[in-house]
Amino acid sequence: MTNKGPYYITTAIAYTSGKPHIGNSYEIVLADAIARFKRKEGYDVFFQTGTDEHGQKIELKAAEAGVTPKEFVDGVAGEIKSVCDCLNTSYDKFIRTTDADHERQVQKIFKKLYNQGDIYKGAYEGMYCTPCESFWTESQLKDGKCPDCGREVKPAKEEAYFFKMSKYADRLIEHINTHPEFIQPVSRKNEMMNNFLLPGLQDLCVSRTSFKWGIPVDFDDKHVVYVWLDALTNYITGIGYDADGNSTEQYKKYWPADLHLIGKDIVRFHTIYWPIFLMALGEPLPKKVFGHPWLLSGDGKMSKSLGNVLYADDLAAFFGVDAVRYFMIHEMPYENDGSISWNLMTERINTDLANVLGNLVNRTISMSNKYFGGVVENKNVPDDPDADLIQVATSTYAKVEAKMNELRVADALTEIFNLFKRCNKYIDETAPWVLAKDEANKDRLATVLYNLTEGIMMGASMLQPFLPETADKIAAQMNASLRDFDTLEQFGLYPDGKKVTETPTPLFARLDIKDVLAEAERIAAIQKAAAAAEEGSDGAKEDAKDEAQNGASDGIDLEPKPTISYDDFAKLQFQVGEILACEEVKKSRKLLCSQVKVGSKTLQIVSGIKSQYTPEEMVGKKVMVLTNLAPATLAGIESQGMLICAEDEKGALSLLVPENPMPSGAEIC
RNA sequence: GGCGAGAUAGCUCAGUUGGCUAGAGCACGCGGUUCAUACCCGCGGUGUCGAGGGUUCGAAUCCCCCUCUCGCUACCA
Repeated sequence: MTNKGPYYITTAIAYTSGKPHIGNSYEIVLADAIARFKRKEGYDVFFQTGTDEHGQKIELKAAEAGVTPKEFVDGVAGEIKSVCDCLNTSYDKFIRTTDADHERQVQKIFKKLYNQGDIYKGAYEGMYCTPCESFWTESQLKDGKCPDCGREVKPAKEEAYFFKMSKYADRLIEHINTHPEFIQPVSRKNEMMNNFLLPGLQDLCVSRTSFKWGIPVDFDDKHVVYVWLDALTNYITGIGYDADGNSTEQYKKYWPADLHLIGKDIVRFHTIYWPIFLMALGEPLPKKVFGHPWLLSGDGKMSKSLGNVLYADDLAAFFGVDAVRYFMIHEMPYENDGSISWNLMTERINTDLANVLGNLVNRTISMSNKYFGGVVENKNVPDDPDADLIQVATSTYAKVEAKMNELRVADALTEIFNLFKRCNKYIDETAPWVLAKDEANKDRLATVLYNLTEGIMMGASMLQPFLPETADKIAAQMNASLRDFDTLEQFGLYPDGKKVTETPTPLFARLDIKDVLAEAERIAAIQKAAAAAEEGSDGAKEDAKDEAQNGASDGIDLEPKPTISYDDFAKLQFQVGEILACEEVKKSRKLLCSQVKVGSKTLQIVSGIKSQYTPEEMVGKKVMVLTNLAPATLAGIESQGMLICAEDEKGALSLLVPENPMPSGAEIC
């Protein structure tokens, strides 16, 4: 096999906020299939995965668990790694963002960008809106005032570091336009261009002072490095990048990456911020970023309290590793989300793995044993059906390779199974049991079984990157080696006269749906018990990674705001308001416009609660209203106050209402 | 609201630059077969190709308009 050169593939690094469920494990399997395929094609592959371990959310979770952040992430990183391992993935490096060498490089990168002027310190002077707790850039101000509330803004009280995104925007737009393959699928490219690049990029705040669990800025240790600058750089630090110009040979060999495999939710970070960071560092950009769809639960939202969270290790223990790998790869189309459930898994395993593949191997070996004592010999007695079988067998590899090059991994797998289906048909066409009845047909029968064995071995060889254990099992039962990819256009390389196993064992057992559902019940019971035991936890924990900065978590802890005086509090006027009328704001997806009676006055108030309340159910409610808020215009409509709501970490809202009847206008104090 | 994608058989989807009686897999029904894990093989669709209009000899495919779904994004005072 000739060396086709280096190929560097990465997954996103997993956020260590908790054990990953099946939807989070899809990516590593997909990446593994591609990495193994490329290796067999002759590429010198480096496959990196790992964990992203910093951020406020981790800090909070660790505090909740009563351990240090490091202890917390050590535990979760171990779980994540063991899930990767139980799926038989062949990563070359598992990087952790708490690795000392990574942290050191991030600090050096930050400093380098600062020294060359791409990162600058605090440009907030005169642009902090105290009531809104928001910083604004000069261009965002409206008439010199806060664009949100219209009030005066004051000089900044906090410093922060910013990255000059806009400086590189034109170069990035140019790159994306001249490299149509850079962002996959292409629909994502339009989203990035239309929503971010063409309207103009804003400078990005790349440091935080509100929490400590991060990589300190070494020349200003009040600040920690923004998690995305920390996380994204894993792709280069993991293979030996050095900001001082002493990068390793490994880095020089593998960078730029051939493929960043990521979820569709983080395309923005990988196709805008990451390329711009690289441009600033003077490094080449990755060749391709593929934002894959999600594998979602077909049984609705996963939650521990419902007991329906699917974990790769549970599934692998019950169905077998390759069954789970097969399902994940097969069920995921290219652009739309796939779905998984116990029922769907059972159906796929029975139909494809047990019936088509397992049974094919089993019946073929059984016949070799029955008619020839297990010896497979090519007696070269051809007949009509042979040509088509051979044609399909020898042309499959080209089809598979083409699909893989397009990252149509599910389609590639389907092509391989088409060969197995062709083999089943061949048995029917040649009817070996009929040939066996007449001694005169013995050589023809031998030829048929040889052709079948060969066809199966060719298919198994292609299957190896996807279902490595199964491919090895087939090879072992056939007593031969899996084929190199550069021999897959030749038919007839199965060693003549080999003896297959005397005791073929089924590759995949057919499953009874009743047994499967019993297992699902068993796991659900365990999960429910664990959820109940977990004190004070009543919500899902697998929040999206970018919520890490929001301080969202179970039993919700918020980032504390500064203590205020009673005088400050007394400035706010809260009153009971009665909703007289309410209608949707047509131009908006989230807004409702209410007429609220407060004492003798009626205020028009716009609120972002359309997702939770219909206009009909709003009418008649007595609610808590902030009545002395400066008017603002929302979606073209003036809003003269604010309805007070509670909000959970998922964004569900609840209006606050007085416990006992109170007249409209009553003071809330 | 802005930008984008989509609407094809019960389900999941293919349908390249307009040209065949509009296809595949699953499910379902019937038939065949018995080497094999009750498996495999064959056969079976009267689908208004979302609605309407237009261009054309000819449109699922191009244009206009409508309805609905989805993605990203904005508004959440």
